[in-house]
Amino acid sequence: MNKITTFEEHLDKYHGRQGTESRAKFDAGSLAFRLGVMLQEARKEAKLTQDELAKRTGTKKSYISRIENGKSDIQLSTFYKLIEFGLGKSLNISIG
Amino acid sequence: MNKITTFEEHLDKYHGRQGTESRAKFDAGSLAFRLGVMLQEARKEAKLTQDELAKRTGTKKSYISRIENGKSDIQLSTFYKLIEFGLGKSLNISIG
DNA sequence: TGCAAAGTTAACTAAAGAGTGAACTGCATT
DNA sequence: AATGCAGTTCACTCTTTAGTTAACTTTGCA
Repeated sequence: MNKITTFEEHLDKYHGRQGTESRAKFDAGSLAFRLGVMLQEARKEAKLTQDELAKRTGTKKSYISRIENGKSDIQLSTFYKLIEFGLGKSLNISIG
Repeated sequence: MNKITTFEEHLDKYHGRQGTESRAKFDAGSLAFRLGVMLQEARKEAKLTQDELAKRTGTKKSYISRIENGKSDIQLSTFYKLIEFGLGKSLNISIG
């Protein structure tokens, strides 16, 4: 179904980039937004509501909504918790 | 030189894991530590000192040290800034 | 050995995330 | 129309990161 799950694909989708030449200029707000979209896609793929994901990770649906809409920067541990504990998926991070 | 750069490799290196069966039990402290090691490896590969990385990203070497040693959880934007702006490398995040 | 560079730790402040409850919107379905 | 479900937004508190200074330790080398 051609689902978008990687950082690079999001860069292309939301900024129309090609290649890597101008990566450095993206700001934190844009970063939070892209990660939020990634989370939302993964949640929908897991067929969970925001409320279900919230309950699984010990938080509230209002907070999940905020993250998915990129309303705030988030801790790495928070993102990790939502993906791994909440969705049962794995968060892959690497430096290239 | 067999450098470790991915999350999964760190899980194996520091926790002796094989496969993915027990990923969920790792806590935030452990996560911060592993990310810190990844950052340090990437920084050394870029042949930069903590002080140089700090200056490039508008912070202090004391803060870089704290992150590399996993002393605190960090924002995704902070990690991104250090990797992309500071080291000129790319931070890859995906959900598997 | 002694010096300088590199790295660590503690203490502090300001800013922001994490967590929460409540009210609100939009959308189906009956 | 009315009910219920999913999601959003606001307001608020509490906790923590980000940023900084200064002092200390470790490392590498002349």
